[in-house]
Amino acid sequence: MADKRYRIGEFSKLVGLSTYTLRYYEDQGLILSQRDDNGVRYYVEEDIRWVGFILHLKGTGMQLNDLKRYVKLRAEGDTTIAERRQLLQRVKDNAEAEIAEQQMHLKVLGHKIDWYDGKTAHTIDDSESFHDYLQRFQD
Amino acid sequence: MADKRYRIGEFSKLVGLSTYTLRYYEDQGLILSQRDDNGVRYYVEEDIRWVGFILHLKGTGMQLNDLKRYVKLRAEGDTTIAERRQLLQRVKDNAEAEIAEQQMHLKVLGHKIDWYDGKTAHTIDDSESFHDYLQRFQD
DNA sequence: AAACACCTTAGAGTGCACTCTAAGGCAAGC
DNA sequence: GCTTGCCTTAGAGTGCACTCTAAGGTGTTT
Repeated sequence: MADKRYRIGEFSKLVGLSTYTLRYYEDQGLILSQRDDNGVRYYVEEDIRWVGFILHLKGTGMQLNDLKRYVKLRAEGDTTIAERRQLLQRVKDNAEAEIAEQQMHLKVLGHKIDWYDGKTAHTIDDSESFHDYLQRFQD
Repeated sequence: MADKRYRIGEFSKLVGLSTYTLRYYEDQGLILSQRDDNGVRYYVEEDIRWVGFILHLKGTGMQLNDLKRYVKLRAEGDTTIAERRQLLQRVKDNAEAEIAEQQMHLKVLGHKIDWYDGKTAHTIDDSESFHDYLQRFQD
């Protein structure tokens, strides 16, 4: 159970990445795989967690380049922990800034939808443009 | 003042899009421009607001295709308001879902950073893996 | 014996949204 | 009269992250 081996096809379904992508990531140094006596790749439980973690990082918007750098640092051992932390912090700050921006844009989009609703329900004067309407929400 | 004309170079700086992109957007039907007697493009105040609005939509992750469709509907007049509202609502829901997902990923990233800090400060046991550590936060 | 899942290297293709070049030309300002 | 800023069409190039094909191979299963 602890040493169940997954070949690439099975693993692919497990982690939700195509076999192409798995080989590509391995090529890029993001993933390691072991090989059986015939040279066929296999993965173990720990690899599922590792890919899962990578996907969390990717999901924050971290790019392959940074991911590669992170993995390289990791391979260099404990001396690079500070640098890794810093890299992740930068990624986190970036992601948070992007989200904040998106939310700002979403706010306007929300107002536009409300404006449509107001026009449809005639609770907003016909003569009021969206631009004028928006002014109401400038803090 | 109300009818100040901006040629593409000036307008470009004003809205933060390259002249290439402005012509591209016009090509794609997202922006309109007027022409002077020599056939030279010019924009007015209202165009600044329009581009601003487009950029808000883009900023939520709305793709050019949807943007084109939106603009096309707009050109068709008031009868398409319901459809436009629906399109924007879909874009909004999408964006919100994406943000929620990103925030979920960010949470893990945050835990990882905390884990590094714990390791560095020795407030997390040397033997505790990140995976084990993460379990603490499963709700 | 054929089908299936895997292996390799190398390179081409995809989708998106630009971004830029080429190669021609016009009009205004110094 | 030359530079600068603009115009056109058409098409090539960029960056990112895959995604797939080609063309060869091995080993297991039916």
